Amino acid sequence: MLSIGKLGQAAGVKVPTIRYYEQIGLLHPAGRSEGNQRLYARDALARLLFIRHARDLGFPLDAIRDLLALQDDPHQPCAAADAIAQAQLQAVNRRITQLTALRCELEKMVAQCAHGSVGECRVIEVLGNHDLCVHPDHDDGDDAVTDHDHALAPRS
Amino acid sequence: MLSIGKLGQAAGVKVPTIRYYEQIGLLHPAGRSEGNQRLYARDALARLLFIRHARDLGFPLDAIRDLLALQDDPHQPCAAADAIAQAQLQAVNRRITQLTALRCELEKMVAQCAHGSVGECRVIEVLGNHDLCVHPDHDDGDDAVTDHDHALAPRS
DNA sequence: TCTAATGTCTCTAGTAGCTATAGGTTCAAG
DNA sequence: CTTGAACCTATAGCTACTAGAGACATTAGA
Repeated sequence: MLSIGKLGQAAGVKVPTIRYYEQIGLLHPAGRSEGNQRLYARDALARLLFIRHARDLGFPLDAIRDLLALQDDPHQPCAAADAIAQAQLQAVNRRITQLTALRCELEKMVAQCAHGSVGECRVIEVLGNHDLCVHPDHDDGDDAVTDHDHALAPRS
Repeated sequence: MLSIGKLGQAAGVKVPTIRYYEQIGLLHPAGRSEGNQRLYARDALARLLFIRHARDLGFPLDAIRDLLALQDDPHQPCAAADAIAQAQLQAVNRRITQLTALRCELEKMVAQCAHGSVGECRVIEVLGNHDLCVHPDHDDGDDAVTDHDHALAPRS
């Protein structure tokens, strides 16, 4: 039996995150010690490692929830799991495509900066005038699938 | 003078987003009509387009705040703007590197799926057993710079 | 055995960048 | 003059956690 701290160490997951996973139903509620502290068996570690690995691969928690349900019932056909993984792969591919375009524009911007004053700065200028940048045709289509990225994401 | 709706249309930004930008101080508070509705002049449109373009390039709002301050004072040296753009470029590059690694792993996973039952599914198996995947050495170093991505992000 | 340090408990609020909703007011067209 | 759209404020929600407060449990050392 592991304490929550040991479990977290073993899986490389922070303690509050484990409690969070329990709260949203990804982990089964743990048994408790006499003093009301959580105690975990080996299968909880396996489940947590599964979640952690899936998170490392970028799967959203909802997808992980589905994958765990599949894992719990090994007689179901594999197609659902395959579909989830493929969707994730496509999301990653879309994201890479987007980011590559961004990189291209950013590189141009930075390269043209003459390091003078802001008044003649190419960076500021390009940002202010959309026409100055070589932007591929900008479709506002809504093919959003798994795009809750923020910091590096153009709005869908 | 533009209403908030017209401004949004002109800039390709939703109305609540404009109010949000005002709230967090990215846009100056707009003048009001007799009936207390916001009215915008041309310079507000320019500012909003600037923000929108920077967002499209993935700049976080804090960085945009700094860029706007620089734009407001054209006599400052350009170095600060250049630094912000370069930081963004590096963040994008890091992200692409990460995602490319993820893509590789996901592709392998999907390719190995034999479309049988979950019990023998390679996808589920690989997720459950970290050793089965060809993961490059996993350093827990903290080089987080702009990583508030969620859906597709491995935790830093 | 006592004590101090660490670990754990619950609960709440905060992060980014919006989006959605509710309940009310104003504006412009017919 | 009426209707419907656009607008107002304020609040809550989204992802996936993280941080903090204040109280209780456990454990290692003296």
